[in-house]
Amino acid sequence: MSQETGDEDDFAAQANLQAIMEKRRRRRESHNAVERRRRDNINDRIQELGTLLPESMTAEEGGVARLNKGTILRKSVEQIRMMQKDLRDYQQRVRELEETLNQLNHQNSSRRARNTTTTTTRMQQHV
Amino acid sequence: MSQETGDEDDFAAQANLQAIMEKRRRRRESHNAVERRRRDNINDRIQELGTLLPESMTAEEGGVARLNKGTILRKSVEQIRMMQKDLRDYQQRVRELEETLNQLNHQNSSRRARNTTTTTTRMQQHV
DNA sequence: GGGAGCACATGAGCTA
DNA sequence: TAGCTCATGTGCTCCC
Repeated sequence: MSQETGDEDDFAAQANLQAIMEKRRRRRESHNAVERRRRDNINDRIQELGTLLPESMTAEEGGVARLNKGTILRKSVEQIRMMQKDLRDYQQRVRELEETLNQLNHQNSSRRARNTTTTTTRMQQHV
Repeated sequence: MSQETGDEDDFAAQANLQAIMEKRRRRRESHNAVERRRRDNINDRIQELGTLLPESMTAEEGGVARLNKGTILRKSVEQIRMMQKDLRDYQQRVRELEETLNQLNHQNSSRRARNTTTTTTRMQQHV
């Protein structure tokens, strides 16, 4: 083997290696960027959840509430559970009131025009 | 300087290095464990939020809903906003119904005993 | 000095 | 193969 051939091989191998490394670097950086966008999205959502928390939850006794990711998520779970219960209670209360109203209207229907709506409330149920 | 002194210094330096490395390794592993616990906690909360989503949100048209962290958090924000609106609507509806009932009771109060409660509903407001 | 929270880069795994 | 999500380890920064 001549020395020249060896050098050529070396050059070729070197160039090949450089190309591979370049490609790898490109892919790595692209991957990093995508991953960062994903992280930012998740963090933004968590932060948004934090802004949706009621005062009663964000206010900690003594001073400023420490709103790290864990507590934001924990309180959000708690809040959703409470709101679900509140919605059920309201729904029940509305049912009772409508029932009473219907009975009253029925009693008065003999000689008096209906003066209130008797429609049954049907609201969204985002529970 | 004697050779013995040099060796002793080497040994001492070596031992010192080992101790430092050991300490560093310990701290690193401890930190890793703590960090893993923190991550697990956050992930568990997100997963819990996922289970609290209503069917209408988890069911995607066409097939299985892809519930990755981002979508869980996005839908949770959406859900909380909807529930807050629903709660306001219910509150308003209850107010209206109670108002109507009070008026009716007043009209009939001349010769008829009150047959319904006139108490005003005051429910929790976890918004 | 040590614990807690966070952002980051990176490799592994899944799906079109 | 390319793109996306995820878990992990690690360094940095506060705060005790």
